[in-house]
Amino acid sequence: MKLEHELKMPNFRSPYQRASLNLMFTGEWMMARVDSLLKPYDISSQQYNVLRILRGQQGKPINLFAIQERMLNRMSNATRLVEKLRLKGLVTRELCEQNRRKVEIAITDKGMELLDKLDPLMKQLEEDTFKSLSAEEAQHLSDTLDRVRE
Amino acid sequence: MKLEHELKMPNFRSPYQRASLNLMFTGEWMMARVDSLLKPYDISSQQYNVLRILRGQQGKPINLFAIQERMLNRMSNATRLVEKLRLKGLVTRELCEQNRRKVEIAITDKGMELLDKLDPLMKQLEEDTFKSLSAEEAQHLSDTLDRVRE
DNA sequence: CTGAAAACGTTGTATATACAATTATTGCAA
DNA sequence: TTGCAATAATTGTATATACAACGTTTTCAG
Repeated sequence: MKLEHELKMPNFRSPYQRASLNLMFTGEWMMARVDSLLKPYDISSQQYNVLRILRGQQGKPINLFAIQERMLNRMSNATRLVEKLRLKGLVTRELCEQNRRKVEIAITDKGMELLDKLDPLMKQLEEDTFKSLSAEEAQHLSDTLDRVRE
Repeated sequence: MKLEHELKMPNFRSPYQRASLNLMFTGEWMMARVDSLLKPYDISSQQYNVLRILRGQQGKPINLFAIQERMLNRMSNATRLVEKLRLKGLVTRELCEQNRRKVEIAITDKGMELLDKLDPLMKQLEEDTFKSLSAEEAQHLSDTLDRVRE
């Protein structure tokens, strides 16, 4: 739906203002879709994202700083996010013996099972979301967003 | 910068996954830029957005429900957001006599002055953000985002 | 009329976020 | 070797967000 209609704004100051508002609005919209898919499984999109990062490590643990670097929202608090996942039994935390400043986080079997269960749902959501775009158009959208962030 | 590099993910499952993460990431990124521009003026991007909505009314007051409909993030709480703006003297609140369920909100002179001061900064930010896109490309990006949201 | 439903806003609560301050550990220059 | 800077994580706090529950006021069917 056109942003003009969505926000009930008859017109924008410039195509740049329109793009700027559209980026923020559509980002929130996407995040809300993901959150609502995850809701029945009791994790937020940020928590899901951290699990995905840990799975990407194929078993190698990773410290909190590195998790933060890979998060969609850098400002959120990796310590507290991971602690919540630990309480749910989805990750483990261990002090790194080589460098005792670090804490190593790894995904548990239970965490892996949850991700495996969520994979097809997330894939479906992505396909639904971009159903009106071809793979090339989706790729081009990403390339444009990459250019926007320099 | 390429999302692969930004999130340190060597590859994505599909162009749709890439686009989905990119949308959420770039939306957050844009919001953070706006927030950091507004920070010295002590308002959040949501609060700014509400002021912009009120200015768009050219003096006509508008009720809380209509504000909520026009917000970038519908889930945030219009009552409390507006109350914060009122405490700063940027908006007024008045019970609607015709329909006492409604509360009419309007921007004050002080609110207008703030927006006037912020206008050139926001315009500059938008131009900086999209400096690598032509007006046509920015327009096309918006059109694509509109299509994604159906 | 009258009572149920709808419209509009407020409040409560748990959780998340932004950001600064603090602690602990390590590396390294003088 | 010592002590300062850098690295890594934790904690504190104020504010924001998501969502549900509640309270008024209005509307409208019967």
